[in-house]
Amino acid sequence: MPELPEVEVTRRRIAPLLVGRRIRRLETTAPSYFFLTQPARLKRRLKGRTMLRVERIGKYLVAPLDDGGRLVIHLGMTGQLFGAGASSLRLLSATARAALTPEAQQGFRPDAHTHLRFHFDDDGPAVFMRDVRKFGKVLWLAPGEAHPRLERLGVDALRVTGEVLFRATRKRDRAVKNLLLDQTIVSGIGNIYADEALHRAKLRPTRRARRVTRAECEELAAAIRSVLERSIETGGSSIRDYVTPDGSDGGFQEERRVYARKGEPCLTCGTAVRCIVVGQRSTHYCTSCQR
DNA sequence: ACCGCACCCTGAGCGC
DNA sequence: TGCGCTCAGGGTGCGG
Repeated sequence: MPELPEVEVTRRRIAPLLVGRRIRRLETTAPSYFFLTQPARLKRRLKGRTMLRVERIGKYLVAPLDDGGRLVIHLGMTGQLFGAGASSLRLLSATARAALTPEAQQGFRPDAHTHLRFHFDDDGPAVFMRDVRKFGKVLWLAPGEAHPRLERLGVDALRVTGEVLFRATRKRDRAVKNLLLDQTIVSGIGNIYADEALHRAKLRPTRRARRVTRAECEELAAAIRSVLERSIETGGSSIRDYVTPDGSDGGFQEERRVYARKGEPCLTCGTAVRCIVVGQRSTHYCTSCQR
């Protein structure tokens, strides 16, 4: 679901609701693989703590705590982080909403998929984390504790350079799109922005990495940075489940050029956008513009 | 090093 | 209406 822009927009909008507020109590759902730190331990570690800031590392949100520990959250495919004031209109599925009375649709009522519920000493709005598919993750790190998932991440996609891509692509036989999705090389790019960046850089997703020239690496890096920055400006892509922390939609889906536009005309040349499978992911590109 | 696959889940959309 | 199927912004771990 969320890639770098969606995680970054979430970070910016949820930070004011989290930072500096002492956590009185954390409620969770039952233990599941969603919890890399078990619920009971998580509750103990967070009770009475205050988040100092909310940072983003790749697609992870990391909040340093006032005791030196860190709370780490990954949104997975369907993760949503939002304040209690958010409208349930977009947070819940259409079927779930249909079961609600009009009054109940106004504010969000935690449901079975609401895995984290932060309550604060100030009695202000609670903060919820909801994840229907539970592909997201939450964990607590002790002061100074490292975590392999974070340690392995490559350069942040907002700061990727042609040089980084050039070095990573040499002698690699894999499709350039697969390389972009590899978080250990560049972190933050997912299926939407890989396709969008490759279209803007006029590169075919299946091109072997080592066949990408130096100049093309520069163009690709620039395309990655600009498409991500533009998406952040517009609030991210709300194509399926993503909503911002206030429950509203992002706007970047209106600016997509290829992703989920199979059969529709390329906005550059009019050729029908083609959809193939690369690395087990649906992949959209223009057979004419992208070589 | 890299590919394909199974797996972790739930829900929407579609054809029949 | 309902069933069965496919698909989905994520990532890990395995065998080959």
